[in-house]
Amino acid sequence: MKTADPELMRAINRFHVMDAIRRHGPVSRVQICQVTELSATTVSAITAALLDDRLITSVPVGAVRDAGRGRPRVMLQLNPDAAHVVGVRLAPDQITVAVTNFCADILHTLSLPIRIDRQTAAVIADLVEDGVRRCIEDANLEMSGILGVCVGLPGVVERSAGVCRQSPIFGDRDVPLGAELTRRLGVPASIDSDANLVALAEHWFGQARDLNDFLVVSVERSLGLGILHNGELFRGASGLSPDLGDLMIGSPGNGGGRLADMASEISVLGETDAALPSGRGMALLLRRAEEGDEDCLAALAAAGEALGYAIANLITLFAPPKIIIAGRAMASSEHFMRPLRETVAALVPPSLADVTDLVTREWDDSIWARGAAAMTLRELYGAPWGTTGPAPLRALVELRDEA
Amino acid sequence: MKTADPELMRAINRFHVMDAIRRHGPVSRVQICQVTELSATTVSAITAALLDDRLITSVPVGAVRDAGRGRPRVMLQLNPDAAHVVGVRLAPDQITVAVTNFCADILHTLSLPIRIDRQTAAVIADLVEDGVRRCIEDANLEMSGILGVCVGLPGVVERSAGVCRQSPIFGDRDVPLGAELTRRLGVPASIDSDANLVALAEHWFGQARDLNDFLVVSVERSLGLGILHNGELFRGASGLSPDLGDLMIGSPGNGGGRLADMASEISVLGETDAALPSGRGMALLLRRAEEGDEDCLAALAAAGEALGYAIANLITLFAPPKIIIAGRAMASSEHFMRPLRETVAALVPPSLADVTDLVTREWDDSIWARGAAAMTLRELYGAPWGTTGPAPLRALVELRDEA
DNA sequence: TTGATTTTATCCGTGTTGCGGATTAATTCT
DNA sequence: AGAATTAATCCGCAACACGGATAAAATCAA
Repeated sequence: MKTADPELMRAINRFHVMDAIRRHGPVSRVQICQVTELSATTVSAITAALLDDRLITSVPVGAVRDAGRGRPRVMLQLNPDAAHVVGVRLAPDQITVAVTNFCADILHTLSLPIRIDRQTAAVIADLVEDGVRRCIEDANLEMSGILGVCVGLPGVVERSAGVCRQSPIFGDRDVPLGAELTRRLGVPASIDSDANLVALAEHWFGQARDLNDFLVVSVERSLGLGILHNGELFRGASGLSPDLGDLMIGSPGNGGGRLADMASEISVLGETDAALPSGRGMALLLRRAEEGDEDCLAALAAAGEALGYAIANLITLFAPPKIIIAGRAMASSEHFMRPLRETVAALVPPSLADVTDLVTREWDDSIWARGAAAMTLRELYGAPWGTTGPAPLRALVELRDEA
Repeated sequence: MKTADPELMRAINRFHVMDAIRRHGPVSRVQICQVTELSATTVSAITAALLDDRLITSVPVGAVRDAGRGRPRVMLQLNPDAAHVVGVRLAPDQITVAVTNFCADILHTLSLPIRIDRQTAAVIADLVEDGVRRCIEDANLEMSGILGVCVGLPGVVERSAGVCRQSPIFGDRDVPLGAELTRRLGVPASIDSDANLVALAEHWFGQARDLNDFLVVSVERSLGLGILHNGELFRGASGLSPDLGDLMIGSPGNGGGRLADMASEISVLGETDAALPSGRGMALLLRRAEEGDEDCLAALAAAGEALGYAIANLITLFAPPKIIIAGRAMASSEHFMRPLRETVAALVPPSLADVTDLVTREWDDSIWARGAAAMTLRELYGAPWGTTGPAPLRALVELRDEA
C-alpha cells in the first residue's frame, strides 16, 4: 500500500514534468505549466532540480525564437547524455541490439542474423552478452556508462521476475534470463515480451502517441500481443505478458487449434508444399501469391482468417480504438490482410462494429530495440505509479494555434 | 493529468484509512497504522476528520476487550447510517432491488419476477423506478436520503457514459439508462455490467477478498465476464465492459459460433427437444440429466466444453490466479463443470498450466444487488485514482498471531 | 538611444500535509 | 496506591504547492 507523503507528491509531479519534456520536444517552462497544470513556481522548482541533476538541459538561447514581445522562453529538453541504455530484441533468426541515449535516440545498432531457435539458454545468454558488449564498444561507450538493458523476446514473459516462462526461441521453460544477464553484464537487465516493446515504441514514437488505449499484434515467426490500457502497458496477473499464439482458434481437431499453428509466418510457410528456403521463404511465398499461386494464396487467406477471428475476440474483450498489426512481410500483404479484415468485420459483435481502427505497420528491426531501450528509460524517468500516459497535447496545440 | 498537491495526498491517505476500516471490520487506530503504513499522527488526524464527518463511529468502550495491559484501543467502524444506496439487478426474467447502508449491509430487498426481456427501454425504466421507490419505502427511508443508485445488467455496458450498448434485455441498442434513471429518480444513477458487480461483490464480501486479480464468469441466461486487475475493475477502452457471450468459439458454421449461443442457459435449453417450461426449465433439465437423459447430458457437456474453451483463452490472456464461475443452477452441475474443467485443462497453454484456480460459486440474487450497492459506495469512499485494492492483511494477521 | 511594454522566470510568504518525539490518557499488574 | 504498559494526541519540523510580488530579458515606440 503506497502511502502518500510529500516525497510521493514530488515524484508524481517531477514525472509529469519529465514526461511533458520528453513528449513535447524542446519546451519552455510556461508550456510545461499549461500541459501539466502545475503552477509556475512548482515547474520552476522541479526543472531547476532536473537541471541540477543534469537530466535536462536548456537549449542555447537564440536557437529557437518565437515571435513574442517579452522575455524569450528558455527551451528545455532531455539531456541526451544523461544516460545510456541498451535494447535487445531476440527473434528466432536474429539478435538485434541497439544503444540509445536518454532521448531514446539510437546511437548504434548491431544485427546478428543467427538462428538462436532452440538453443540452450546459456548459449543465447552468451550471444546476447557478446552482442551487447560489442554494440556498446562500437558506440564508443563503456559498460559502466550503461544504466540498464532490456531484452524483448516472443513468448510468455514474466517481466517482474525476469523469467521467460515459455518461448519459441528457448527449448526450456522458465528461463531466468533477467538474472542471468544482470549477472553477466553487471548492469540491471530486464526482459519483456517483444510485443510490449513494440507497443511502447508506438506509444512513444509511433502512430499511437496520442492514444491511451490500443493493441499491437505482431505477426512474425510467432504472434505477439501488446496491450496499452489507460496509458499503461497491460500485463496479466503477476506481470505475465501473454503470447497471442497460445490462443485457441476454431474447433480443435477440425481445422482449428493454436493460433500460432495457423497464422504465424512459420505456419504459413509450413502449409505450402513448396520447399522454401528458410531465410527468404516469406518473400518468395508472397511473390508467388502475387503471381497467382493458389497454394500460397490459400495459405495466406487461411492465416488471415485465423488471425481475424482472434482479433475479433480481442475487440470483444478490449474494445480498443486502434489495433496495430505489425510485422515484416506478411502483415503488409493484402492477400493476408483482406481476409483478416473481412473476418474481423464479420465476427465482431454488432455493438462494437466501428469502435476499432485496424491499421498495419511495417517497420525495421531497430524499432523493436528502441522500444526495449524506452522500456528501461521509462523506469529511469521514475514514474511513481505509472502514468506513462499521453494526454493533453491539447494545451500545447491550443498554444500553437494562438501564435 | 492529475497534478499532485496536498489535497490529493490527503485524499489518497483518507481513502486508505477508509478502506482499511471497511475491510477489517471494527479496527483500532494502531491497527490502521500497521495496515496502511501511515504514522500514528496521520491516522489520528484522518480518523478525527472522518468522525467529525460522521462517516465512521467509535465502538462503545467495553464492547471489545483485547487482553492487553495498557490503554484499551478504541475501535472504529464505518457508520452504517452515513449513507444509503440502492443496487438493482436486471435479469431477463427478474428485477432485484436492494437498499443498503454505508456498510453495504442489505436493509431491504425486493424481487420482481417479471419478464422484462425485449421490453422497451421506457417500460423497463418504469419498472426499475417503481421497484426502487417501493424498496426504499419498504425500508422506511426517503428518496432524499439515498445517495446513489447503480443498476447492473447483462450485455455491453459503458459505465462512464451510462449507456447500455447492447443487452439481451433491451430490444434497442445504445440505451442511455443511466441518464434516464437519474432524471426519474432525482438521484445519481449509474449502470454497469452485471458481471462487474459480482466481481466487486466477490472482492468486497466474497471469496476473493485477498486477491487483486481474478475473473468472474457468470453463467445464467447470458454469459458475463468481470475482470479484477491490480485491485481495480478492468474495463475496456472508453470504459466498456465486455459481454462474454459475444466471444467467438470454434469454427463458425461448423459447430461453432458465439459463446452465447453455445454455453448460456438459454442455448442449453434450446438444444434439448423437450419442451421445457420457461421458468423452471433449467432445474428440470438438470434433474433429467441426473436421471441419465442423454440429450440433456449432451447439451450440458457441449456447453461446458464451449465455455471451457473460452476460459482457456481468457487464462492465456490474463493468467489470473483465480476464476470464479458463478451462476444459479447450471454452474453447480458436475455434468456441466466436468467437461468444462477437462476442456480448460486440455487447452490451456502448458506454461500456464497451474496458475489458475477454477472455482464455482452459487449465490442468491441479493449478492448481485449488493455488488451494485458496493459499486456506488466505492465512489462515495472517494478513491482518488482507484485503488479499491485489497492488500496487506498480513500486518493484521501478524498482529493477531502475536496476541 | 532611451524608456515603456510585455512576457518569462524566480523569490517570498502562507497554508497544508506527514512525520518523529514528547506528552497525556487509560488501563492492568504488583 | 504506584509502577508498567499500551493507545492516542500534541508539538515542532521539514517538504511541498501555490498565489502574488519581483526581477529578468527581450521588443516596441518615440
